Amino acid sequence: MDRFVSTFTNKIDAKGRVSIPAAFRAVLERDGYTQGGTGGIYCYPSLDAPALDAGGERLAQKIDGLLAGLPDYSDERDELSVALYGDVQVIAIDGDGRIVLPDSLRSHAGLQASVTFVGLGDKFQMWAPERFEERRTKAREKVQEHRKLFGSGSNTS
Amino acid sequence: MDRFVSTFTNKIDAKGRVSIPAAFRAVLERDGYTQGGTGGIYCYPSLDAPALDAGGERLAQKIDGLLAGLPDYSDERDELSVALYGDVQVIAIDGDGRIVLPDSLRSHAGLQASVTFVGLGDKFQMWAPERFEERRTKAREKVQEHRKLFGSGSNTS
DNA sequence: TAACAATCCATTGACGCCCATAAAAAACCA
DNA sequence: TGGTTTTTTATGGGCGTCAATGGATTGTTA
Repeated sequence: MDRFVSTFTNKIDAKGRVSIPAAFRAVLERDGYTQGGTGGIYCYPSLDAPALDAGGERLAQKIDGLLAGLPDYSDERDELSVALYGDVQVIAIDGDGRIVLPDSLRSHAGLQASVTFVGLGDKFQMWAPERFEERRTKAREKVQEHRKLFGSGSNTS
Repeated sequence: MDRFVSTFTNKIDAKGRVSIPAAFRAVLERDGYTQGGTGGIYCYPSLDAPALDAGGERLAQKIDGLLAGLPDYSDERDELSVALYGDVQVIAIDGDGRIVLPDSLRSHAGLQASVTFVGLGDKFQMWAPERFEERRTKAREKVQEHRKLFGSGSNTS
């Protein structure tokens, strides 16, 4: 499996460290991340939520892909570059699979004592558990709207 | 046979484990699940009942299929991703065909001592036996009502 | 040298994995 | 058909491994 799935909640310790769920680390390594290498995970504030988006090489390449279509030095590309790359941080993973989130990112997501990791396929999000619970409630309502797509199309063909 | 059918009730042991009915495991394997592989079953709270929905690859692909049509990094995709993935847990099956349900899922379905597995074609549900019995009773009553409507007037007793 | 950051080490609890037993189902045979 | 053997399931428990977490130690920089 090479996608981020499931949700996990881990604690932030006194030094601001938090373990990345082992399942997610496995995905990152399959994606090209090498422990102890110079790289790290790409992390930035979610555009539309009080959370953080993060991922590995595949995520970075997808962002690059969006820019690739635009001509160099166009205004559009510059703007999009800033929007996409501007707030991105590369965060190293220590030998025990933990990261330390910069204050700027922590405050955007309101992270205090613990972090809920939410797998979203080719990236994952980090939420304050309480806020994620709120969002989850809203999300359920959203799914209800799309429910017909779930329930009716259950053909085995 | 490649669909989930029938109902079975199994016990939750002291370690929180519960056996998946053999008939359901057979369906999962036919669906692509490989014992000992990295995968597992996909499980999330039922939208309209105090129960859990679960299934294999086919169910997962259905979810992915909904997202495939949306452009990357659009707001719409992000929202729907959270809605669809947010509650989903991937649960591993051990060598003996058992799973361990996380507390969050157990509490949603009110699972305590045992679990009733209900086949629903391309997915199955997990119920607390008492609650499922309630629902089944209500279903019977509904059928009775319909009968009255149909056969009104022909009361022979 | 104080403050901070990065690395290393230790504990504990959860989870995966293995085996044993018992009950049920299926297959087999008289 | 009835009874017996064999296989499959469900369930309980033991044990080793690994992940998560906390703390200590070393290194770095102002």
